[in-house]
Amino acid sequence: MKQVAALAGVGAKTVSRVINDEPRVAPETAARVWDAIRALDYHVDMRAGSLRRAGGRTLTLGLLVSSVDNPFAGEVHRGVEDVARARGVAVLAVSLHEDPVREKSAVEDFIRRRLDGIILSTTSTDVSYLSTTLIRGMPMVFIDRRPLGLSVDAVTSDNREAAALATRSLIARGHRRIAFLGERSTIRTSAERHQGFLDAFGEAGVPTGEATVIFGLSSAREAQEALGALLDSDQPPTAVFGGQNLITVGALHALHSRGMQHRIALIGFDDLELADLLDPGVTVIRQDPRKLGRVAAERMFSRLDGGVLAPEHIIVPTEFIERGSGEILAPR
Amino acid sequence: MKQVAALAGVGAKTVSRVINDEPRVAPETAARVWDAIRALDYHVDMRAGSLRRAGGRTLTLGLLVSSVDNPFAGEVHRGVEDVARARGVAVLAVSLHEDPVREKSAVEDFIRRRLDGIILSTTSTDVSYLSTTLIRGMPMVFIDRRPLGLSVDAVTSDNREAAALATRSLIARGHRRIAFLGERSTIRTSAERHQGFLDAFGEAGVPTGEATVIFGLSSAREAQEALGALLDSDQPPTAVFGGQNLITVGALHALHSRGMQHRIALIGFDDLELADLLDPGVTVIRQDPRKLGRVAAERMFSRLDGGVLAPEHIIVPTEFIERGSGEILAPR
DNA sequence: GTGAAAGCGCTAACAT
DNA sequence: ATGTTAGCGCTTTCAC
Repeated sequence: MKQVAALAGVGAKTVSRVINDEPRVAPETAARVWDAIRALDYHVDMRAGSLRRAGGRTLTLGLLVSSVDNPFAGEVHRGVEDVARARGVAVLAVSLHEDPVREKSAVEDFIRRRLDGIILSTTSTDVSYLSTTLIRGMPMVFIDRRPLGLSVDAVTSDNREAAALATRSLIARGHRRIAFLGERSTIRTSAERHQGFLDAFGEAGVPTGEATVIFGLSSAREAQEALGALLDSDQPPTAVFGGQNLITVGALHALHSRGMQHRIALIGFDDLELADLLDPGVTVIRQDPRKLGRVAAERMFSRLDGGVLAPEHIIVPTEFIERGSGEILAPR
Repeated sequence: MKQVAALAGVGAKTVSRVINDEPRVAPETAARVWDAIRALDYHVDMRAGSLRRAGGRTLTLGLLVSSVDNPFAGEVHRGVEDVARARGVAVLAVSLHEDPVREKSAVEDFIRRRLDGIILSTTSTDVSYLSTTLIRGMPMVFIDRRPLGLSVDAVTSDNREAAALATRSLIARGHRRIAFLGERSTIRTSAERHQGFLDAFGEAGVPTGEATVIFGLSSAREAQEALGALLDSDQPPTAVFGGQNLITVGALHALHSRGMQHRIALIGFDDLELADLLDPGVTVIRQDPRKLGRVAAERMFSRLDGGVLAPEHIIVPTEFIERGSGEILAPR
């Protein structure tokens, strides 16, 4: 910057004014400065700017997701990015792989980088460690999973109701031996979907005794093996509820590899690419992850724009898409 | 930091030493400093550190991909992240949506942020604007697509050979009216795969007159419509080559919606989730995007570690997976 | 309309 | 083993 100033024959402050197009610069001075900038191929150093500037914005948002290669997370990321990009803000995404230790260290890294805010899908049961972060003034918006015991902004799907709706439809088709396949039960969405699953039994006055609930599945392969064992048992389920995208993929593999996809009902949480082309088509509860991301980012910017807002829980509706696999009747 | 120093009764530099655990600090002094750090919930400001420190590393890598919600890009991102994370480096991913203007402005943003290096899948035909970036000393590794006219590191698949192999297998099964569906022909991978497609005809001594080549498809929907029009024409193709993951998805929809999936052969570039569960299974050329990301990141760190390396083109092999759709014979 | 001085929070270089 | 001074590249403040 000093070089640019020297070449243009002005002071450093004038270069700064030109770059940030502040008013009160003579047009011809500005032109000379631009010439020098081009001649020297100069680009401001944002680190220095954000260090000195009041407010100290880094124009960067942190995003914590399960994994950047999970399609659900990819869509969320896209939604956040679309909104952030329009404001010249970049997104630093980090994969947690459902590890609370990584979560904590990622948040600390974000603090050291002085990011403007954090959008996170927490994997921890106890997020109390975040309260100090909040106090430090770093805005946070939770996405997909609402934390327990912290009054904060959250943008989620209507997990419990959607799971209840799907389960109700299975029960109405005569299913009782329904297998619920979920992630760790400490993951909020997993617990809520399970709760919805139970709700449907309760409403219908059907005992849950014949249902099987499996938690702790963290990959398609694990889900495939878990369901495979059930299917090969004496009392295989007549219907399956896939608690999340990867789990449903695993369940599909277990069913298809046994040729059971037309006999055993399946409903999955999250839509899947090509789900409509399988035979039978896969019935799903479709979330709108991109919208979750967009809404969370918008909320974040409302806060950053200085709104003093009470914490809010925003719910993005899901869609129940019947394609065939969920409409298979229980054998009588 | 000053507050921490005051509370611990030491100078600022000592706090700095403790944080960066430099040697020559008395254990008990360090303990006092740590106590103060915890008491004040202090976290260093990386911006200031990287501004002052020799070398000025920001511990951040830039990643330019087609779109963060594309599964291929997600896998690449994951590969880069895995390697970067092990070194405490974060990844700033930006979606280009195949727009050269965005590419240029994203690179400029990366320069302003003083990122340590850029891993990019370029969408531009002319990357000469990057030569000044290189001169500024920002290391770059190209991934997936090798740029023309710039001698740089690149990590790609063996696009041409893989496409030739697949096309050869279609020709051997009697197909002549093969439809090649690709992205814009200015995208390097698209051009290379097309070249491989032509190579196979050449080797076999088969004229390409009956083949149809369509470029410029940029979404599954566009691919579906383009193939749909071909299928509904007088001379529909007997086989289809899907030039990329989204295109293959669109092609599958076009075929299945017409019930033609068992009559018309299909081979896709890129594997798809659930491709093995469709009927027929989808034959694909599987790239290893995560490995592309890992290798590119490793190359990047070799440069950052000070290696003075000649630009290299690293090729990650693909795998031809026959699942049924590609083995359909041409009608005689 | 422009520039000089001070300082953002940290670390390099040199004390001691 | 620790502290002091200077300065990274910018923007704020204030003077002209």
